[in-house]
Amino acid sequence: MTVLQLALPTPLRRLFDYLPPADLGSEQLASLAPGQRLRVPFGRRELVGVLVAVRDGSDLPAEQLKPALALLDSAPVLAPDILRLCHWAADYYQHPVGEVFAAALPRHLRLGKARETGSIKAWQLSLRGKGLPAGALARSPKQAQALAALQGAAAVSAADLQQAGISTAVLRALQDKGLIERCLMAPAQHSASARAGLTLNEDQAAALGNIAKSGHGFACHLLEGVTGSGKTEVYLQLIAQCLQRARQALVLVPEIGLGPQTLARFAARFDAEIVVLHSGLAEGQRYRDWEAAAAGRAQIVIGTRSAIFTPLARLGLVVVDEEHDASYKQQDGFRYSARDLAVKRAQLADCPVVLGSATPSLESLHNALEGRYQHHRLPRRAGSAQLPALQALDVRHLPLEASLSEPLAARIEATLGSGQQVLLFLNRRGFAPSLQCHDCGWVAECNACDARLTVHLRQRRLRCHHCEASRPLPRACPECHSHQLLTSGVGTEQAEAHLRERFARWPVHRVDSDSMSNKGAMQTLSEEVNRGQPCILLGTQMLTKGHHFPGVTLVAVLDADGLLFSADFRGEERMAQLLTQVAGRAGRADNPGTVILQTHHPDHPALQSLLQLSYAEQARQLLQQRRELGLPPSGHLLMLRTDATNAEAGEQFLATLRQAFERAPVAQCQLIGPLPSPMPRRQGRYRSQLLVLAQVRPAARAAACRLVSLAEGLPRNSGLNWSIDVDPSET
DNA sequence: AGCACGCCGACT
DNA sequence: GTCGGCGTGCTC
Repeated sequence: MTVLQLALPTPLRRLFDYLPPADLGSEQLASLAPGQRLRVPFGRRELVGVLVAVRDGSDLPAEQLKPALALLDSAPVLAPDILRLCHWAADYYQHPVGEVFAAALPRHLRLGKARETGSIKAWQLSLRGKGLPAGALARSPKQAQALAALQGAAAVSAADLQQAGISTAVLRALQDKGLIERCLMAPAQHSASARAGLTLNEDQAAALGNIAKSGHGFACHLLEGVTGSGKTEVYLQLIAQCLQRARQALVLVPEIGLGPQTLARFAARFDAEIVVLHSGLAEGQRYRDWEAAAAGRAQIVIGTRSAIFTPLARLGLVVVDEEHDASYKQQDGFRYSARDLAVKRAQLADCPVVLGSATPSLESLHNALEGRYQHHRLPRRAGSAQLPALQALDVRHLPLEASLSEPLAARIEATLGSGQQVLLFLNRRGFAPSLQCHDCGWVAECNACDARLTVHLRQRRLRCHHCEASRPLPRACPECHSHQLLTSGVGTEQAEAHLRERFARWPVHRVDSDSMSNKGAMQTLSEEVNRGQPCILLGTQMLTKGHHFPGVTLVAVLDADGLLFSADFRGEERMAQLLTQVAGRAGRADNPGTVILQTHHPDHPALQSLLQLSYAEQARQLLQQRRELGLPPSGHLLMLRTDATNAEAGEQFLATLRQAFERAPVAQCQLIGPLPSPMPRRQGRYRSQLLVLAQVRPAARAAACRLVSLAEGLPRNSGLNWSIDVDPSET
């Protein structure tokens, strides 16, 4: 008895057995292969599943098996390497395999729609036509000629047939006899070529040479290049080599990292089909691009996190740009790291992978130092420009206006006056992060989160930055009716207003998710700024990604203290990365610029390291600390999270889980918690967490498996959800 | 996760 | 008398 084992998009961590669809021919049955989709009945609904295996029988009695409703594909939609990547990810992240497959498929295919591998109108032989002997239809030479043409290929485009002098009338006659049928065929594949690259400097040439030298098989490379050192040129030349071998390249970029100018640079360099996959794309376009990649037609695929699952028929190179970027880690549902999956993907495809960053994650640096990754450095900026110098500006006792001290204001004025540009970093959007009553002390808080509401003055609203909550700005205190409502703290909106007043002669551009909500706004602004007129750029993290502003010679971090005190053990690593990236936005060969950090804690050790050490040196110091504490990347973390409508349910669940775990503990594992999450209540739900720190990878894996199976067996109080996060990025 | 069944409160 | 609240149980 043939049984089909399917992965279904449900949170249930198991596979489901079905009988083949009743109408399936024996030929189709024999050609079933993992990766094909089937529509199946599931309880009272229908689902689209992915075939995982064809087996001889089932563990279940035959009468409990239902037949599948329909086979949706004649060939697998997911190639063997993607299937293996999905299985590996499901196991590593302990996530239900059916949901992993669902994440790997474009929506179109997830919903069970038919594949559209082609878009060009064509003709092919029908099943009856294929059974026809050679030399048939001798009495109608035109039809015989058409038939012969179609016998020579899987399909021939209508245009080509017309060119060969075969009229539509002839084709229609053959169609009426049931010998041929209309179909769609894939566009022809064009060969790719690259224009000559830039001349490489010594470091770039060495990195390129060493990466190339290690061959076309699997190898992992960390390309550590300071901002402006020309990492992109190295990627481009590696991609050129990859295309030359007629292979495809997959390039991952952070969520908002791909400036249109990066894309323009790719397009200008390569005469090739380049496809860009990101969340902003219309579904139809996204699906067509996916097919072009799968067919091997798209030579270069550029995409964000989820693009790591794009099938590529001839994958020859994987690049992960800005590999330290947090957006590679999915933060809900299937919590995978696209950077880590990129390494696995390259291993499965037996091709090289290049992780590039000016500020590599400690994880990648650790792997490089341990010899698992090859390490290549680009320590110099192109044109041998210096990196900007960092200075702390002690603002204690100095009057601050909208976070701006007078000495900084003077520097800004001087910089603008000499025709140069200024970049100010303030990692807080809105007018002010809090609103308080001066008479009774009332503070505006979110009803659904443990968070203060941010004042947005222009919209005249209070908004929560952790949920959708928003309400009108009150005119009086709701507690004591006083009109003495004061804001505290400074956000970009307020800083912008002050800067416009103070530096009225120069334009001020605010860059945050409020001001840059329409697409293309950032691109327009970037072009405007890079015309070079003196101006002030003021923005949040958004300003630290992708765009480079050579006209900027003064960078200031208005509130460095805000970065200094973080509860997360990765806080210092993040701060170093962020500030190094901010600093890297500025300067050019003839003027590297200055970076000023306004602080109330000029002697803070983290700030001191930042001022005295390069990122590379600081990272090595941080690695040493992590090693001593047994924290990642030396140790391995797992996190079990709960969220519940009830305040105690989560911690109770995790405490029971911990007890069960400790009845037969996994060696070399330390449990921490259960504890409330850093922000216990968010969007009306109470969240708590149980942390596991394992000294070695196998212990982490064993603990993850056991915790998941224990958690699945535990009774779940109503309104409680739990999930596991392997290698959490935030604790 | 869905989507049923299953028993207890305020309404046409 | 019913519509509907969410408890809990199952999905090959």
